[in-house]
Amino acid sequence: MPELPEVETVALGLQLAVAGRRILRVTLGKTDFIDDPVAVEKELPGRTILKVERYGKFLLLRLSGGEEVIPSEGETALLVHLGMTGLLMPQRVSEPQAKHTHVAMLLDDGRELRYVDPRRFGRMAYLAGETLTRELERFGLDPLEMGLPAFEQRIRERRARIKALLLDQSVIRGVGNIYADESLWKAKIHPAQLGARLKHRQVQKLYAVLQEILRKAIVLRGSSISDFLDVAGVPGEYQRHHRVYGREGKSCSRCGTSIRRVIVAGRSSHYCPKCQSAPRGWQMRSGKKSKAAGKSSKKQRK
DNA sequence: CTCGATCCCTGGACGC
DNA sequence: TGCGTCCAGGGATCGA
Repeated sequence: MPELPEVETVALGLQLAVAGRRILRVTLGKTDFIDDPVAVEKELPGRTILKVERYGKFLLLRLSGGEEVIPSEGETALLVHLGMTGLLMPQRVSEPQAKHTHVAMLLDDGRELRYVDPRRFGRMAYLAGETLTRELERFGLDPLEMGLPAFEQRIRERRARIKALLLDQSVIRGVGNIYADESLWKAKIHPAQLGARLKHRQVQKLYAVLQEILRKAIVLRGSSISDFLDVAGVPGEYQRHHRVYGREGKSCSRCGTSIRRVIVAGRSSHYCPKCQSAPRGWQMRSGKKSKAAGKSSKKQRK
């Protein structure tokens, strides 16, 4: 699942592989994940990919002006979110297209930049000028660029659970389920703790381990659980270092206690019940939920 | 404001 | 082997 480290890996790879290349033609498959498919098809050809950046969990392909120079269009970019199963990779045109290839951008060196996404949980949009600026303003700060004071302020100014805050892209941009769980385990904070209730020391610790974990994951080119591959088709290696994510029932590497998985803020959350003590009232709530409520609600769904 | 529920989508796991 | 069913999960959206 592409989160900050995975997207950073792809952005770096694309920067090396396709920056400076001109897009000659765009071929679309299924388009329900594209904001405005016609704009993507018509606006991209003729533009050069100037730079590839990561913006939260988005890839930002900065583009040059088109053939007809429109002074008012301002900065232009292709925004790509990989969703759960999105892959973006340059391949030779002669290479057969993978199943679920929905966008193929023919480049001026004979390769194609292909977007493959079986589940189409991703998003793609061609944006220019004010529209682009407004889109980027919706997101919070980058966890690797923000300082501790900004982090602490954002964690405290809302009353949500820390897990929800870490996942909320308007609070911090780029953190997803894997790195939220891993960071909370390392900082010994229960995912259901209210952000505003954390002690200064805990926030400080969380800030430090979040950066540490994200940086290490970037070095290892991200986590590949089932689908993620970099631009060369190589999986990441950080999944080997996961301490809680996907380790339900296995033992905590710090204390040996069995790792648990519960739903917090609507997301499955992995944690060590001994190292990460639950806030008051949480035990009862989660107990009730996982039994009666969980079953009946599932049955009603058709 | 925060929460849960629902939907989007497909492949893989599982039960029979 | 081949069905059917459940589930994963980021994000948008809606109602409580």
